[in-house]
Amino acid sequence: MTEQNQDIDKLQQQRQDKLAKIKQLSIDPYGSRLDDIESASAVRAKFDSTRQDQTALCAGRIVLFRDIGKLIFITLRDSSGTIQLGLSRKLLESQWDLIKLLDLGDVIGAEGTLGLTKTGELTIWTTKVIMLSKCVLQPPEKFHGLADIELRYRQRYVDLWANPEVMDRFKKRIAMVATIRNFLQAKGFFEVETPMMQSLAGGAAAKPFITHHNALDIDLYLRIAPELFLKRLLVGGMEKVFEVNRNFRNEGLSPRHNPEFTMMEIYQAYADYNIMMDLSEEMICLLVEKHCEGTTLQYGEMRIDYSRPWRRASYRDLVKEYAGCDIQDIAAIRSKAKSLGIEEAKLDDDIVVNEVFEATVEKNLINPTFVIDYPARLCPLTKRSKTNPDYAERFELYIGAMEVANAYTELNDPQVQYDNFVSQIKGSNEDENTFRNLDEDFINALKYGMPPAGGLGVGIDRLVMLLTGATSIKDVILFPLLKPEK
RNA sequence: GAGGGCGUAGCUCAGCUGGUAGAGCAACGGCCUUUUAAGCCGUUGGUCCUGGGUUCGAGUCCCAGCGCCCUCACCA
Repeated sequence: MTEQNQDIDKLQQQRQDKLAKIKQLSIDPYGSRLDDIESASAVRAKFDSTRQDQTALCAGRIVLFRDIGKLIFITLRDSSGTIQLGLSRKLLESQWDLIKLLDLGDVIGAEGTLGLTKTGELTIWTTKVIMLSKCVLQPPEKFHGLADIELRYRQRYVDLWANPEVMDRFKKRIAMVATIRNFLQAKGFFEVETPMMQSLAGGAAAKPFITHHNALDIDLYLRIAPELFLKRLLVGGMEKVFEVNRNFRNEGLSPRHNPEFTMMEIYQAYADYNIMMDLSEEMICLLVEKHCEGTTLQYGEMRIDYSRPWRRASYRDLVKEYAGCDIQDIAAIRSKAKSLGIEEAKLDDDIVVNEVFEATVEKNLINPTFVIDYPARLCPLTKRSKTNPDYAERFELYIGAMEVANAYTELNDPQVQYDNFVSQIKGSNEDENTFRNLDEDFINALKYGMPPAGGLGVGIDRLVMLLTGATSIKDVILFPLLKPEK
C-alpha cells in the first residue's frame, strides 16, 4: 500500500503521475549505482576548448529547466557547482518520452560530449540521460531559493541545494576542520576520542543534560567538556593530544549558542599558555590564509583584521582601558559596576570584576585579542603565575567581540586542584543549578603526576562563523536544535 | 524565562483606516534547436499558523495557544 491519500496536493499528484509514467516506460525512477561520475567543477576544469572529442558523465539535481521545444537546457547541480546539459531531440529521440517527464528537482545523470554554446556556456551535449531519483515535491522558487529561515533549518536537505551559498559555507567548514586536523597531526598531536557520556560532568561550569543507562541502571551526563579526560591522557603518557567533538550544555539558545556545539581541545605536555597562544594564532591565521579572501574579513558591521601579530593585553590593563578602573581597587570596581546597572551587592569581588569586564571590555575586542592573566579565583583549573599568584596563567581569545578560545597553563598539583574543587563546590549555590562535582579519579590521576602542560579550547562553530561571515551559529551547524513542530 | 517582531498559493512576496484573496516563479495546455531567473499566449492553484471573541462583515481589530527571528538573562 502507498501512503498516498486524498490530502496529497495537486502539484504532488502531478509528479506522482509522472513517476507512474516513468515506471510504464520500464525505467526505475529511483535509479541505481552509477560509476565514473565527474563533478561539475572537475568537468569545467578539464574542458579544453580546442578539442571536440571530450566526453563527460555528471550526476546531480535539476535546478533550472529551459525547454525550447526540440532543445532543452538543464542546469544540473552537484556539491561542486553547476553544469549545463544540452538535450537535443535529434540526439535523444529514443529517450524523449522520459525527458518530457523530467521535473525541476529530479536527480539525473547525463553523459555526452563537451562543447560551448553560442554564448560560450560549457555544455554537456547529452547522448544519454539516466534517471536516478524522482523528486515528488515541488522545489523552492528557482531565483530566491528557500528564504524562510525556519524551513531552511528544518529542511536543510532542501536548503543545501536550493541555496548554493549554504553548501559553500558548509564545504568551508569541512575544509577548515580538515586543515586543523592536518595542522595538528603534522605537529605530532594524537587525535583522540574521550567519553561523551560521563558519570560526572566536569571540566567546566555548566548545566549538563542527563540521560540514563538501563543495563547499569545509572544516570549519565552528556559531557560539558572533555578536559578532565584529555588530561588523564597526559598522565597516561600521551604528550600531545587533541579532540574535536561535541559538548552539550543545558542552556538557552541564542545566535551564538546551540545546546550541542563543537569544541576542540588541545593539550601539550611540557608547554604553557604562551605556547598555546602562539599555536592558536598560527592555526587560525593558517585557516584565514587557506580558506578566506585576504586578511581583513567583514563580519556583520565589523571589519576584522587577522594580520599578525595579534594584540596581547592583560585582563587588568583592559579593564583599566575600557572601564577606567583598577581591578585591585574593589571600591572603584563596585561603583563602576553599580553605574553599569550590575547588582553587585550580593556578588563576590572577583565576580563583580568579571561582570565589569564583560560589560565594558568584551564589545571592544574586534580584532583578534588575547586577554591574558585572569584573576586566579576565576580559574580553578589553571596554574597561578609564579611572579604574581593573584593571577592565573590563562588567556581567552576574543575575535569580533566573541570569545572563541580559552587556554591555560594547566594546574598539575593534585593538592591545589583538590582544594580548588572543594572551594568551588562550597561556592556554588542551589538556584544556580550548575552541577559541580568532585572528580576524585581525576585527582587520583594527578597524584601519579601530570606533566606541566598547556591546554587550549577552541569553539569551532564560532570560529567558522567568523571566518565565513555567519552571524548566527545556526548557519554553521547543519542541523541546529529547533523545537519539534506541533 | 522576559520584552519586541513575524506567520497569506508548492516557493518568494503584496494586501491602506475592517467590505468577501493578488503578483512573480513553479505547475498544466500550446508555440519555439543555442537558452542563462529563456521568451510569448492561455489555464489552474488558498483551513490567510491554530482556537476563541468583537462586528452586518475579520487576512486586517481583541484574547489565548503554537512556531520562527531579534534583544536580554544563563553560558562558549
